[in-house]
Amino acid sequence: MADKQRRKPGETREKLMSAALALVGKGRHFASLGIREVTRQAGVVPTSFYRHFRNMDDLGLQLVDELGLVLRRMMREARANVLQADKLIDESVGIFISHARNNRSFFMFMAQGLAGESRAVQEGIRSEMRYFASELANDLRRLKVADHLSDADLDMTCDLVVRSVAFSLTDILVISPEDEYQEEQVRKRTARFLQLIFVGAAHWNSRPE
Amino acid sequence: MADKQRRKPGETREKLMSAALALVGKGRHFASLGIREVTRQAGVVPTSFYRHFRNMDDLGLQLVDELGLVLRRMMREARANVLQADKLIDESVGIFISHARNNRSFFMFMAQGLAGESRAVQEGIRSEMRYFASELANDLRRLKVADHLSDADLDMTCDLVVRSVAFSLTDILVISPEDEYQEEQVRKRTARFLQLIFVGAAHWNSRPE
DNA sequence: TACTGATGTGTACAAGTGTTCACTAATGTG
DNA sequence: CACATTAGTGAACACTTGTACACATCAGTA
Repeated sequence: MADKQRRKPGETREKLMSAALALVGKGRHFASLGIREVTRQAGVVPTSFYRHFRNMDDLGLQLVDELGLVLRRMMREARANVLQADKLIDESVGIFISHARNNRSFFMFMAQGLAGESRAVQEGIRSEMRYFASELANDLRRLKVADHLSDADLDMTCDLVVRSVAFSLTDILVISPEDEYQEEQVRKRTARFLQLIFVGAAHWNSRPE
Repeated sequence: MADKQRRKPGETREKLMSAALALVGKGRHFASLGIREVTRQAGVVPTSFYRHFRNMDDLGLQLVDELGLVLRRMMREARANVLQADKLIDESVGIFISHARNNRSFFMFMAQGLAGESRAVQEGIRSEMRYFASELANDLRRLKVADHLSDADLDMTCDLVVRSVAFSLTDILVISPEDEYQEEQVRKRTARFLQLIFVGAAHWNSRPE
């Protein structure tokens, strides 16, 4: 009666990861999810879980990898759309927020994982953020903005930028996805944060340590 | 045999809250704690839980209140010790980090709660942060630094400062409490973030929106 | 074709879960 | 002192949980 075989290789694996993500998207915290709960949501028998993951932490780690792909896609889109340097901040923040809206569960998972239960997941997400910050620094170097900054200072600036944007996640994710007014407020505030940071960076030489 | 009566009123209540906090301090996530687990850690029978809390979310909310007290104590200490404005940042960051060390579990709970499961806890912590930021703005007004900033811009600056410091929590809490070198690194980095922000604020008028 | 490995299913079990209930003892109030 | 309130206890409930085992089915390969 019911197909006992997979349609495609890794199909169940994806179903399980999507199921966990869906539960997170519904407001649950990843740390509170159980194997049975996830398999139930995925429409799969509990035993199947072990065919793909050793435990929930393992699943979390693989979610981090997928999160990395999402972030890279976002970065690529930003690079393609942000052409003139003067609109850099507004455009980038806009892209970030639209991605956060379209991949709500992923970004919720990211926000949770930063202070999550699994040390490995935590480190994975922090590593993604570091990578993101260093890529941002490279882009800024290429664009020749902030040429007066030393490499270390530029890295620090980008680190702060990425952190500020990441913190905005907690703003976006508490407002309902349809509340466009609130979303616009967050967008504006985040952009002003970044402007403030870049103004600081522009005058940073005046306070060289 | 065993005392069936409380020694002091609210003793068990405190034991339960401390127990939850202790588990969080051991690396567990608050969202994954169960009633039985907490009562076990507190050395109390499960039924006792309901004498003081309706559920775990309720306990979380009351922890937020206590967290508020911790933060206020920290603020008071900062106000007492930060006298000359030129050492403001370094001293404040130092006080923050020493408090984070001495109340590790509390700050872990805070970091977790920002993206936690309970909407109420989340909102409670965000509210504490807002309060903290507005108090900081008042202090800066009193100190007459940043007189050129409008009220709104000063509020924004302080908001960003508080966020940046809060994000540093995720740095502090992953390093082991004894690792003084790493702690020093975080201290320095956080201080430089704030310096960068204040340099930005100092020149903010040059980009009035 | 026969074998092997990967992926799926159903059953089972011991342990842990939240919550209710009836009971007991100390405390504060009239 | 009598009495209502509060805060503690233990036993019991109906579920849920993680995990193990035996088995079934397909894909690929020799």
